[in-house]
Amino acid sequence: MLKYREIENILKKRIQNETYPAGSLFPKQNDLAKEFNTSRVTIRKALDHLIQIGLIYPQRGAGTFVRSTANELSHFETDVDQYIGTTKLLGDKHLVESKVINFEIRYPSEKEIAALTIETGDLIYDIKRLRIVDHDPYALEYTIMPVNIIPKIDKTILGGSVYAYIEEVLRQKIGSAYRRISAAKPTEDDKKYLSCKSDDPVLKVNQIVSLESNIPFEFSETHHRFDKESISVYLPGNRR
Amino acid sequence: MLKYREIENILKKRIQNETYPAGSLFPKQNDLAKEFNTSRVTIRKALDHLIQIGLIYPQRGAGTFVRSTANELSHFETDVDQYIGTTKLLGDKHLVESKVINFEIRYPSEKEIAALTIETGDLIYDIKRLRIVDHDPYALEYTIMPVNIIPKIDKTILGGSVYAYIEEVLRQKIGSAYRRISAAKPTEDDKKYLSCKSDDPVLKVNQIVSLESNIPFEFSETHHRFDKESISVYLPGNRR
DNA sequence: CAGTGGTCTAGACCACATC
DNA sequence: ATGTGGTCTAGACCACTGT
Repeated sequence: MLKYREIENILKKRIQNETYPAGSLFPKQNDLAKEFNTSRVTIRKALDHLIQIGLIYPQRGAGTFVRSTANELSHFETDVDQYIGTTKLLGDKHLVESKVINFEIRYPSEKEIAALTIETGDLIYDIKRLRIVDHDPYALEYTIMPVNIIPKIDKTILGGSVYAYIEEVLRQKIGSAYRRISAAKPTEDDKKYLSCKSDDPVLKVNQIVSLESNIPFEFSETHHRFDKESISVYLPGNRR
Repeated sequence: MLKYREIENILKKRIQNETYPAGSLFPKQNDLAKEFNTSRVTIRKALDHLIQIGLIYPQRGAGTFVRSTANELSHFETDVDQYIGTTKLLGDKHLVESKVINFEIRYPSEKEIAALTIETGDLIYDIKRLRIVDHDPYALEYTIMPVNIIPKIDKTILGGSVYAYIEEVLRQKIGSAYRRISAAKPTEDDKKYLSCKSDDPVLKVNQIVSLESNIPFEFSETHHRFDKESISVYLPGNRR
């Protein structure tokens, strides 16, 4: 375990524990350096991410403070896989199921070749899944993945978490993601599977997800019921 | 000007210039340190933000590379004020106008007191504006701001850019923002001002924006026509 | 003024990828 | 084996805030 990541996690727990209550003064960087027996540079690196996700904010000259909204924000993790994997995001407190509506292997279109930076002859999976949370339809996913990058996908894996398969079986780490969020009218599929009425909007998320090695592996579109999902984004101003 | 910020800007320009073409090997950290006559730590700090916005990606052992999508991404700046200010975001290439539909000063509700962390007796502006881009309705904004933090707002300012007023006249810098994005059915106002039909969804953005000094100054809800706006988010995986 | 966070240095060692 | 990026150190000085 990296030292700065370890310290970051300990400090995060202390904020959640209210060892450092919301709104209070956070320990000085020099004190933390002493406590963890490290240099101030390492402490600063540990604080970087806590600042970025808005749990604490530094005020030059004055000190560092715990944000008053720290407890509301602390659930909202910034690790990419938590944004991305439905199972991981909801699996603790809810029953997450997947119903595979369609699953085939085919050659990619021009658009798909460009999005996944693959070759014309490379096969892809074409998957349509309904995600079900606590027995209610939650989201409809259309996903394309290259066969040679994510081998041996089958209906059993699709019934659970593809992300868990990638991380635990293939031993690959999820890297970055690029998302585009919009609102749309419901499609026939949305009406059928998400029980949308004709005037119920859907929240549409198009994304390209890459492995840590920067190889794109997922090109997908997800439709969420408008009354079941919203997306939070924190835009930090103080980049350091 | 800060050294690392200066280097960051120079490197960014070189990527846009294609001095470092998309997909190519980016200079080594040690070479950059020599070129800019600084330490590697400072170079790393300059690279941090370029990595975060996805222009380059480091591969340990191999080197750092310019992302193949660098040119598509370079327009999409990550400074918070560019995410937030419609005028700044679109003003270069488009005609941005504002029609003030409602403007009053009143006492805040419980919810507004909590969101802006103000006192019961503090007055707020209550603003409803239609943003018009190239003569077409673009978005409907409901904004609350504390009078004592953003003084002397009037209809002239509201006809233009509030963010420009804050930065140029009040000499305050925009800090962080917290946004929640969702889809919704159109309201009566949406139908009236955005010309939405009954089954046209809207993209709804609720946000709290703070100054650099961490004082919240805007609590707003914006309705976008579903066919005119989508929101992009880049989720970097490699946080360092 | 003292104390805080912000920037910067000039090294060192490690993990990893390529050869 | 070499060279890359990733982590870490033990200092230093500056900018800013509070009193």
